[in-house]
Order: sequence, then C-alpha cells, then structure tokens
Amino acid sequence: MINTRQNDILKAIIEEYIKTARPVSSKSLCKKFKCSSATIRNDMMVLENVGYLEKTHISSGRIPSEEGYRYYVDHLMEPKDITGSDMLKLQTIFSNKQLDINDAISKSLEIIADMTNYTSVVLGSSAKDNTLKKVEVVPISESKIIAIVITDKGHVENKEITLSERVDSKEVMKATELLNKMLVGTPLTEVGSKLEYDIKPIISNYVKNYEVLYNAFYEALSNFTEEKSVKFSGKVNMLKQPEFDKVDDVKNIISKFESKDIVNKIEGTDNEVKVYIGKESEFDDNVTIVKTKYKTPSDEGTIAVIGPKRMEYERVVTLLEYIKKNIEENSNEEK
Amino acid sequence: MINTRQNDILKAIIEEYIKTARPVSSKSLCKKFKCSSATIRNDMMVLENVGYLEKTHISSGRIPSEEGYRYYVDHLMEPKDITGSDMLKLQTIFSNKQLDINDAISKSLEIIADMTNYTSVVLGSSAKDNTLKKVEVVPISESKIIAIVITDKGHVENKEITLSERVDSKEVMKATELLNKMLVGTPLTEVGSKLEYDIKPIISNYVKNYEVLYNAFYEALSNFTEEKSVKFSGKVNMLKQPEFDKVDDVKNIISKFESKDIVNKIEGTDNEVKVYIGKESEFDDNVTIVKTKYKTPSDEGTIAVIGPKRMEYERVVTLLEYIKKNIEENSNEEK
DNA sequence: CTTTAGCACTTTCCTTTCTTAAGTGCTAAC
DNA sequence: GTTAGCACTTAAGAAAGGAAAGTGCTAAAG
Repeated sequence: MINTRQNDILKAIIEEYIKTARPVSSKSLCKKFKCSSATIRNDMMVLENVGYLEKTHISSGRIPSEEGYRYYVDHLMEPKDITGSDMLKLQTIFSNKQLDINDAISKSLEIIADMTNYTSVVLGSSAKDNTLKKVEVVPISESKIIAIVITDKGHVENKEITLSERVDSKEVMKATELLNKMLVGTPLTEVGSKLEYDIKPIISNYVKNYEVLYNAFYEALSNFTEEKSVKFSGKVNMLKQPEFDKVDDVKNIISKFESKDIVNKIEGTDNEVKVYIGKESEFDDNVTIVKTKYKTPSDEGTIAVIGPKRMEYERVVTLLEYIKKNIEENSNEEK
Repeated sequence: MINTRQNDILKAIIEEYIKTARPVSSKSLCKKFKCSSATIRNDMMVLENVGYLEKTHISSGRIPSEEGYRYYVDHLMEPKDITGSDMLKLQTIFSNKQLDINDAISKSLEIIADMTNYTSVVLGSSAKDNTLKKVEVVPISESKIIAIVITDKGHVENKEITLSERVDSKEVMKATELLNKMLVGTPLTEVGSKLEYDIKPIISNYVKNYEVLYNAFYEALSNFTEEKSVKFSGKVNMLKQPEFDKVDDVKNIISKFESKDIVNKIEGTDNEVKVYIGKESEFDDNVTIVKTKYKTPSDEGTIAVIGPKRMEYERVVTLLEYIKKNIEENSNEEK
C-alpha cells in the first residue's frame, strides 16, 4: 500500500516535526530525497489519504496524525542503544550501592525528566496484597502513642493515636503483644475484620481498659492506606513544550496532573515498554504516555514518561527500557 | 488626609473589585453614596493620588493598588465571625476525636481550599530539633532490613537497608541494641557525628561483621531527612481565578508551586494571622498569602492560603484564625 | 508510468482603519 | 462642596488589505 519512499518520507516528516514542532513542507524535503517538491507532494497526498498525515489548514505543510505516530512507533522508528551522554547521567545511579532500589528508581526518573524535558512518574505498588509483619507501638506522651505497621514486603506506615483516657503503658504493651500474636501474617485487607471479629472478643480478657485501646487501634490499623505512592518529576516540563501555548490547554493538563484518579490512568498493565499515543493514553488527547511495569522480588510498580505526542519516541523508549532492565537486574542481585 | 466618605468609597471599590474582578466605575457607586458620578470621581482622584487606586488605562474604572489592599486590610476590613455555612463544614473536623491532630489540620485546610477556591498549604515542622526516641530494625529478607527511627515528638521515618553481605540476624539485633543504648536522646542533627565518633569505635567489639552493618546504619540514619512536609490543596483553584487568563502567568505560578524552595517562601514567621500582599509575599507579585504559625505541644508548623491579590480577605483571615484556634485548643486538651 | 515545472488558489498572519462603548477629566454653573 | 455637560481617551472588536507560505492541479517531459 505504501512504497518505500513513502515510508521514508513519512519517517522524515515525523522526525522533522518532532524536532521543530512546525508543519513540514514538501520543499523542505527536496534535497534529502533528491527530487522535486511536486513529487514529495504526491507522496504526501498518499500518506494523507491513508491517514498518517494531516494538514493544519488547507495550504499548510503536513503534520503527523495520531495514526501516523502509531505507525511510526510500530514500524518506522529504530530505537538504538542508549546514547553516551544519556548513559553517563544514569549509570552512576545503579552502580551506587548505597542507594536502595526505591531511591534509585526515583532518582533515575528524575534524571529522565530533566534530560528529556518531559514529565516522569513513578507509581509504587500499593501494600494491598502485603501481609502484616509486625505492629510496633511507641508511647510518645501520656496520651499519645505511635502505632507502626510493617508489612512483609517492607512497607512501613505509622499513625499517631491519641488516647481519650489515660491508659497504663503496661496495658498498651499487652495489647500490642496480643495484636502481634494474632495479626502477624494477616493480609492487610483482612486486618480490619480480624480486629473486629477475632481480636475484640479476646482483648477484654487481657486488657483492663480495653475499649479505649481497641478503638484507637481499630482506627489506626484499619485505616492503613492502600494508596499507592505517586512521584512526579518535571510536571512543569510539559508546559515548556510549544504545544502548550494556550491557557486552557495548560490549565487542563495541570488539572489532570493534580487529579485524584491519576494513578489509575497512569498505571502500567504491561511488562514491556509500551507507547500510548493521544487518545490511546486515556489520559489526555494531547499527550503520549510511555510506560512499563517493573518487578523486583519485593515490589512492583510503574514507571512512565508523559510528553507531547510529538515526543522523541526512540529516545524515551530506549531510556525506559534501560531503566527497567537496571531495576530488575539490580534488585535480583540483592536477592 | 482621607475623609470618611473617601474611606467608604475605597472600601466599596475594593469589595466590589474583589467580587467582580472588573474595574469599578464612578457611576456604579452613585446609588450607594447618593451623589453624582462626578463627586465620586473627585474622591477617586484623591484616592488615586495617595496611591490606593489605579487605572488599567487612562479612561478605565479604578482598581485597588497593592497599597490600597494593604490599607484595606489594615484599616478598612472588618473580619466578622465565621459564617454559618463555613462553620458547618469545618466544625465536624475538630469535634471528631478519631482524627489525630495532623489529620485534622490537613483536612481543614483541604476544606478551606474547596470553600474559597484558593490554594491552601500546610507546612509541617521539620524533625530537626527532635531527639531520637527509638531505633527499630525489622528484617524483611536475608539481605534486607528496615530501619525505623522514631523521635521524641512522634516523627517516624523508615529506610530500607540492603546489606551487601549476609549478616546474622543476631548480629543485627546486637547492633540495634547498641544503637538504642547510645543514641536515644540524641538530637537528630548530631546522630551522624555520634555514629562516626562514638559508635564506630565501639561497635567492632560487639559485632563481628560490624563494617557492613555500620555502613548500612550510617547511610540510613544520617540521611534521615530534615525536609518539612508540604501539603498543598487546590493547586488548580488558583488557575480558575480570572486573573490567570494568560498562559505565561499560569505557567509561572505553577512553576513556583512546584519549585523546591517553596517551603522557605511560604513558611510563617508570625504567631498570628498575617496578610502578605503581592510583592510583600516574596513569592509572586500576583498573589496574596495569608498565613500563620501554629503550635501544638508536640509540633509546630504553618498554615497558609494563597490566592489572588483580589482575595476575600475578611473571610480568609477569619477562617485561618478559626483553624489556628482550634488546632491549638484541641491539641492542648490532649496534653 | 513517474517526475517535474508552472501557476492559480487558499490560508495564516500582520497591519491598518473604523466604530462603538465605557468611563474619565475638566470646566462652569449651582 | 456638588453636579451637569462635554470633549477626550482607550479597549475591543470588526472589516479590509497585502505579503508569505505552501498546496493541488494540469500539462509537459523523461
């Protein structure tokens, strides 16, 4: 359907547009293809008819359509090895054994945001399917204690509990012991009901002033957040892209960045680096999201780069693949 | 210098402008002051000459100048009691004994952001002047342990430590015990040097494979962040204000919200609610920041509202005073 | 059958010109 | 001190014109 030169022209147009953000004219491709602008125009017409190119107005140069980008990503681009300068900035991170893996992930995506001028995101996993490893209680003052929950995968959460009445610290200890005895190994999702049905009937036997304590713990433990951690870097980078020159678009994208359900929109479903262009992103028609899940023995999450559709696809894909590989290799070593 | 009617006119203009965001004309004030537009104009002229009013162009209505707002805040506005509907939304928070004080603070500033359509901020205190209360270590896997530090004021931080070599869990216990023995009560700022000069020489006597462990702990403990927690609500609200209708202003304010040193710019220095208008804010010429420090027995921090200079001053000041009072009363009860 | 030169045509973008509406400053009279 | 009246200014929007960029189409050349 599309001949070789047309493929080459499409590739050239997309790459030029990615560089300049301006419609590409037939004339500007003459030298490269050693033919006249009319010839290029004929091919452009074909490419427009199959839906890979668009015009901004009837007599403008061409810009890639969403399908054009899709075709480019699937068939035309050639992700190369990571470039020397990109490598240089990233390699120290994973070779630095001082950094724990989570810090390394965050740090590397910060750097990617800086290098590319796009926005990057790290979504940690939720502790939802973790089980409780330990409950620790530290008294801070006479009426205030800190409850700390540690899960088997190393998630830690803490919550201040204010006791409405004074409670003997020995009672607190006893209650904590009981909680540990009965809750260790319990999936976090079941802690709430276990407190209610298993612990509540028993705690009264052990602890004098149990009601106060029970309520406090109930509040604290059953509330342990299932929220995933979300870490953006370079939110503002997006706004520097020339496509964001209208106030409404800027407000719109910022609103989306701040919205509560961003996690669901960004979270990766796939174990390799995938590209979601415009509508495909289900986030915003004006952006492309490149993302992948990563897995370590103790954790999993998503790393993603959000940029304009006019994104340096080859580079971003290469970078994310590199990071993913490093995350997984480095965490395996540790195991 | 300024007579009574002029004061009244200034107040009326500012309040009208706060409502509508449009320059106020002399004619629009005729009914209210029962005189002709020419009379109002004469007074407007006076108010402009003393610097409280401005024109957007030579034949436009008047808008308040920064000095005008200042004068309004200092002399003209009359913060009333909190209104019924505002009260309604806030009062449940502090009467809810389940919520710990920090959650109550966050929650109430979220609500304020919603109610007012401005942006609110809670700056927690740093743990800088805390002392170490307890170090807890939980082994997660053979090579991974979680170190948890609890301070006397109830700050909790945790850090994953990956041991580069296998270390016997008994050794870890011993090391932890030693750390607790020697570090409890130490100001966090001194933990690093104490580790280096006091602990390092001793730990080798107690623990066989001390080097690995020592390095791990050193990394973990001396890195405990001094960062203050920053919690924004309604970042996007700001953008809804009609003054942010130009793309550069929007980008600018968003960049400032995202910038690293925001803490220093927002942090309160004063123990009462203060208003910083435009340049006074030292944050951005287009905004007003209303803020105050709050203190609880265990903590202190800043609560602030950021909005356009054309802000509902009376309401915001009243709201912040109300919140501050509640924070301090509720936390004292607990003591 | 493919490529190209040539040209008419269209749109954007920038200026210029008008017009209208809003609101002021000033003057002179009350 | 207040007011009516009027000239004057500006913003904002519409209309008109011209230059620049780039296309589509046609017909000729390879």
